[in-house]
Formats: sequence, structure tokens, C-alpha cells
Amino acid sequence: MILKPKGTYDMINEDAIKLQKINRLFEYFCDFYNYDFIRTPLFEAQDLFHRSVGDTSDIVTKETYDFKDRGNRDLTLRPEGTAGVVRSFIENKMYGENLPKKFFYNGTMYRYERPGKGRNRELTQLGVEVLGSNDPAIDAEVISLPYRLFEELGLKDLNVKINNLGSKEDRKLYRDALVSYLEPNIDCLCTDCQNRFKTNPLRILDCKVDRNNEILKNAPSILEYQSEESKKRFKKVIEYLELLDIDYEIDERLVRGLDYYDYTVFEITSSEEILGSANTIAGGGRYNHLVETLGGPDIPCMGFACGIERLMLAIDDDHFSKKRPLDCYILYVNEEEKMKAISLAQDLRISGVSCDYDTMGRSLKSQFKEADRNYAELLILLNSEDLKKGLITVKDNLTKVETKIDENEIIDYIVSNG
RNA sequence: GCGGAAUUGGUGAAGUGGUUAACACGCCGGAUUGUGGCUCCGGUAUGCGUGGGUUCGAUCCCCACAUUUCGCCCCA
Repeated sequence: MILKPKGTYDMINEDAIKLQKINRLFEYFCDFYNYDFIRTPLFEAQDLFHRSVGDTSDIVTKETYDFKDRGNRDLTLRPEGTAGVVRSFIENKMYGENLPKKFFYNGTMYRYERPGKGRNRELTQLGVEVLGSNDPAIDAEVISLPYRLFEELGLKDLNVKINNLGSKEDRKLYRDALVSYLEPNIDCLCTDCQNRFKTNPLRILDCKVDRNNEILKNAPSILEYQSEESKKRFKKVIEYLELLDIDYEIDERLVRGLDYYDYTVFEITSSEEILGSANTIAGGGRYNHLVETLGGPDIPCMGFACGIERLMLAIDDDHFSKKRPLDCYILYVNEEEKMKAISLAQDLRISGVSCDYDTMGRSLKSQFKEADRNYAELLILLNSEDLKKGLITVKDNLTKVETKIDENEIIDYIVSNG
């Protein structure tokens, strides 16, 4: 037997229904926020991710699916969605059009990592990117959209953590201060942190091992190393968030693992009880220099991404995994009735009525069961005797009331009762 | 990438070094020969993850691998 590749997932039954509902709700939200759908390739030039996500992040150093195609090109299955959208923005010269561009996307991402709860090699993300506006109102909007979405989905223990990484210059100042603070004590930190000290010292801040280490607790705060302008900007973001009634928590040690972020970064977490350590379901931030880094003009951007598999774990099954009901189910026994069932089904479907009938040679008794499994609201009982008189029996599956309808009026009857 | 645990049908699971591997759910058929959901009866043919090894004989013991899962790392 051929099995699915490690870390991949078949979305079937309740999961498939849940996935569809999430997608529909997300698109519905995006309409109201005025975001347009964008679809970019599943694979891109390898270089794109090295230059955007950053060479020190784990995602790029050891988690990408890299391959050469038959033309010997170096390609990578996308590990995240932002880089592709930015590439498309630049390549299609959208910076010359009306800004901002507000996009939403939805698709699979690929990261070669050890699978576990809320961690897959093929993961599905939905997200938005706003390109062209540096208004703090956009920061607040991009945080509020997923927040409202999650509220609507009934997620428990929602928590928004937000931080300000400041500008590149701010960050360089802080980085130097942090390095000189940590240097004398570096031996007291865990081995991972000692490595991070060389590659990406800011990441030491949200190390879980050293989380409660006194050295880190007393480390200088990034918020103190920022220009007045950065601070003012962050204050505005907070002010707008409060205006939107979003509960947030400032976490000055929130850093995030992708190199392209500056200014606002945020994460939304849900119940740790359900999700364990993988309880970050959405994250994002501002990336004001990525467009320039990738060869475009100086265009400020902001976005978020949400891991759908984690979101699905966090959603209560009861409300979102019910199969949609069928308008009617047609029951028959002999071939004459079956012919009628087939043509009637066709007519009903064309008239906008969902319906189905048995194709497994089931007994009448079993057809009733099948109708219930499909949550059929009306049962159409075909009977040769009645058909000769031009009559068809319709049974309401809730009240169990049967009505004999003239064959010629059956469509109208069902449409008007549906 | 590192450490732990697990793997028996469509599903949930019991079990044993030796004929036909329980039980339950589900599904199908019948009783009710064309009006179901209850009840009763019967059926349920790719079943002990894969490959080796020990043994007269392995689903059971040993080894390896795979997959799943928990924790670490990282991220969504």
C-alpha cells in the first residue's frame, strides 16, 4: 500500500467540512475589509526565500524543500506566503498602481521538519498582505482581521501579543546593547542561545529554556532603544487597537523568527490546553524593507499568516463539522421508478434543489437510512402504482407528513417548500 | 536534527509462542415479500505496520526500518 508522505495530511470528512467553512468565512471577512484574492506559485526561485526570510532562520537553513528542475534551475517549495506576494508585487510593477494593495491568500506551504501536533510538513496558511501603506491604522487592521475571524470561529483563550522591533537603525543599536550585556554571561545560557548569540542574538529573548533566567529578565528592553518616531508610531498602533476593542498584551521579548520584520510584530495564541506548545495560530508584522531588499522601490508593508491546521485543532467540532443537509432524497425500488428517479433528480438539481438517490442497489429500508445520513429534509417516494396515475409521494422527513403531488407540479412544489 | 511512547478489521478495542483472533460500534441482508430509525436473527473474503532473525511453529520474543504521537528545537 502506498502511504501519504510523512508530515502530510488528507483533509477528509469533518476536517474537510471544517476547512471549507474556515475558508468561506475568511473570504467573507476579506470582502468586508476590502482585500483582493491573490494566488502565487507554489514554488519559487530558491534565492527568493534566502533573501527574504533570512539566512539565519531555521526555516531557510534546514527546513526548505529545495530541488532542481529538469532545466537545472534551483527552486524551492514555498515555506511561507509573504515572499511570493512581494515578488509578484515587484515583478508586476504594482507599485505604480493605486496603493495600498490589499491582498489575501490561502494555500499550502512546505517545511521539512519533524511532524507533531500542530506541525506538518505540508501546512495550509491563510493570510493577508498590505503593500504600500505605513499607516499605523493598517497595523491595527491586520491584527484585528484575524482576531475577529477567530472570535467568530469561537476560539477560546485568544491572546494578542504585540511588540515593536523599531527601525533597522533602532534594532542595530539595541542589538549592540544586548550583545554587550550578554557577552560576559553568555556561558550561563543554554547551548542554543550560545549559537543564537552569534547568528541572531535577538532570538535569545524568546528562548523557552532561558525564559526565566535572571540574566534575560534583566536584559535591556528593545522598547528603550528606539527613536522618538518609532515610539510614537507604536503608541499610535496601540491607540488604534484600543479603538478597535482588541485585547492585547505588550511583550517586549516577542521577536519572531523571520528576518524581514521591523516595527510592529504580533502573535495570536489560543488555548494551550488544546494546542500544547503549538498554540500560536497566527503571527505577522510589518516588513517595511522587504520590497527594497528584493529589488523593488522603498514600499512599506504589513501582513499576517495563520496556520489552518492549528486553527482547526482549536475550533470546537460541534459547530463546524456538520455535513450540509440535502434538500431531498429520492427512494425507488424497481427499474421503472429508478428511471423516474434519475430524470427527476436532474430536473431538481437544475432547479436549484440539492438531491440524491441510491446507486448501491440498497433495499428500501436502507435507502431510508441513507437519506438520514445525508440529513435529507424531504423524501421523494416513487411508486409504480402512483406513477401510473401521475402522482408522486413527498414525505417531510421532520414531521413525517406525506403528501401526494401531481407529477407535473412536483418541481414547483419542492422548490416552493425548500 | 535529538529523546520517550505507540502500531491488531471500516471504527473502538480484548488477546495468545500452537486448529476457525473475543466483544462492541458501523455497514449489508432478513423477520416486516414496497414506508425506515426500536427489537430479534444472520452476514461482514487484501486483519495483527514493513523487512529480517530466533523457533518444529511468531500477531506474541529479538533487531532494523516506516508511520503516528509526546517533549526539545523552531514556527503557523
